[in-house]
Amino acid sequence: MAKLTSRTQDFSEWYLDVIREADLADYAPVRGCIVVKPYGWSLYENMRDFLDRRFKDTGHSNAAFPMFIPMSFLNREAQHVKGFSPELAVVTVGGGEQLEEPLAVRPTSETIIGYMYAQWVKSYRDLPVLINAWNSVVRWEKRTRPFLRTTEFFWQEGHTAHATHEESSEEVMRMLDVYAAHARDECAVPVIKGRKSISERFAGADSTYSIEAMMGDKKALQSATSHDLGQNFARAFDIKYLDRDNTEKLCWTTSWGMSWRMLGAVIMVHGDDQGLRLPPRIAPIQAVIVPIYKNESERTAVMQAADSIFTTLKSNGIRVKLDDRDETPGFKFNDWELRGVPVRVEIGPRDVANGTVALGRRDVPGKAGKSFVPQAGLAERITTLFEEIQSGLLQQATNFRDANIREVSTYAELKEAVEDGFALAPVADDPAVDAQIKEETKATNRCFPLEQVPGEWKCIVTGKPVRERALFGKAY
RNA sequence: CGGGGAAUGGCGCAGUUUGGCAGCGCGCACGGUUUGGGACCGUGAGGUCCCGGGUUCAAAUCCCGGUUCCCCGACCA
Repeated sequence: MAKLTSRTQDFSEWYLDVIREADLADYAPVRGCIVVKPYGWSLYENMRDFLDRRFKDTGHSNAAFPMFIPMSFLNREAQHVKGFSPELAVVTVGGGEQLEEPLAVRPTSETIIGYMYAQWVKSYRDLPVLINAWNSVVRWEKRTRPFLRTTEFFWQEGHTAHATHEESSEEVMRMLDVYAAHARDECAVPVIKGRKSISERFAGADSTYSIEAMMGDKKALQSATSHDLGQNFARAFDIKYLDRDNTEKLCWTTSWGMSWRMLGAVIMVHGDDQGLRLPPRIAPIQAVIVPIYKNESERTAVMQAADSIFTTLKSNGIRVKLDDRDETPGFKFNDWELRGVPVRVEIGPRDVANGTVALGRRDVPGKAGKSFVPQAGLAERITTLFEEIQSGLLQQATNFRDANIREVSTYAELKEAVEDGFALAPVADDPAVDAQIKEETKATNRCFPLEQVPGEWKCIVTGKPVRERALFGKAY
C-alpha cells in the first residue's frame, strides 16, 4: 500500500507524490503557482533563517523594495530587458484605469534597486551598500514544477554596490561561498562552485557564478547564483560616487540569489522510496515520539513516560513532537518516515519497565536503523545522532555525486557520460559549443568548476587548446 | 509555445467504445474490538463527473470552445 511511486519507476512522479503526501505544498488555482503548506513552509523558514544568519554575519542588512517596476526601468539595460521580457507579467490597469506607464511585476529587482542606489550613493563614504531582500518574484515560465520552477517563487536577492571592482568581485565570491556552505552544512547538499559559461550567464551580468548539485536522478540543479554586474547597472542607473580624489566614479554592483528551489534540491537529493529524508538541522520536526500501548492502564503509564521524555527533549532545544493520534504504531512509523523526520523515539510498556526507548533513525530505513537505549541521557544521545545523520546524509549524497561524474576527453565519451550522470569535459567557453552540445545530447554546460586541475586539453568540439574543463549534465 | 497523455468524493481509479439510477479501493465521521512496522467489524457522511456552450426525451459518455495537470521538446532560479 505504497503511497509513493518508486524513484526508479518515475522520478518525476515520485517527486510530486512526496510533495503531496508529505504535506509540503498543494497546487494553487493559478497557473504554475503553488500553495506552500505549514509543514513545507516551516522547512523553508528553517532554511531561510540559516541563510539569513549567514547574510547578517557577512555584514548585510535586509530591506524591502516594491514588487512593481516601471517598464522603462527594465528597458534601461539592454541585455537585461532582452533576457527578461519574454517572461514578464505586466500590470496595465490600476484602480479601474489604464496606467500611463505599464508596471512589470518584478522578475528580479536589479533595476528598481539600482534606481534607489543612485539616489543613496553620493560619496565613497556611502559605500559599500550591502542589502538583501526576502521577497517573491514572478517569471512567466512555460513549464512549471513545484518548487523547481513556479510562476511566482520565493527567494532572496542580495544587491550590493562597491567602489572598486576588486571589492565587488570579492563580494561575488564571498556570497557564492555563503551559498555553498549553507547547502553543505545545513541542507547536506554537496555543491560544485563554478563560473557560468558565456551563454548561461545572467542577463546583464559580466559574469555569473553558481552552485550546482546533482539530484537523485543524476540531473543537475542550479541551486544559487552570484553575479558580477560590473558597471552595467551603475551605468544604466547612474550609480556614481565622489571619490577621495574629488572625481566622480561609477560603482561596481553585484547581485546574488537563492530560491525555494533549494527545498526541491533537499527533496531530490535525500529522498528515498519511503519519502522525505530531512537533514536534522533544517527538519521542522527533528524527533517524534510514538507511544505504544494495548490498554488503558498501559496507556497511562506509557503516556506519562512519553510526556516526560517530550519535556526533556524540548528543554534541550530539540524540535520534538509527541504523536498521540489514535492510530496504530505501524501507521505512525510510516507516516513520519514519509515526512522525513530524522529520529523516532518509540516507547512502549516494555520500555517503561526497563527505562529504555527504541530509537529509530530515518537515514537507515526499517528495523536496521532501530536500537534500544536507556532513557537516561537520551537528549544527549539524540543530539549526537543528529550530527551523525546530518553528516551521513551529506556523505551519501557526495558519494553518489562523485560516483556519477566522469572525466572525458572526447565528444563521444561526453555523449555517453551525460546519459547517466555528469561529464567533466574540456571545452572552449563559446556559445556555439554550448549550443551544439545541448542540441545533440540534451546536456547543458552547468559551469566551469572553480576548482580545476591545472592542465591543457583540446576542446572536444573545436579542438582548440583550452585550460579549463566544464561540467555537463541534463538539468532541471 | 509545439507534440503526446489526462481531468469522475480528500487520494488512486472503473464507467466513456455502443448516451439510460454515479460506482470501487483507500481515506474521513461515529461505535466497538485492536495497537512493538501501514489493524478489523459494523454504521454513516461525502459528487456542479474540470469549466462554458451545443445535440438529445435523456449527456460523465456525443459535438464545439476554453482551463488545469503530467510526459517529451524550445526558455529559465
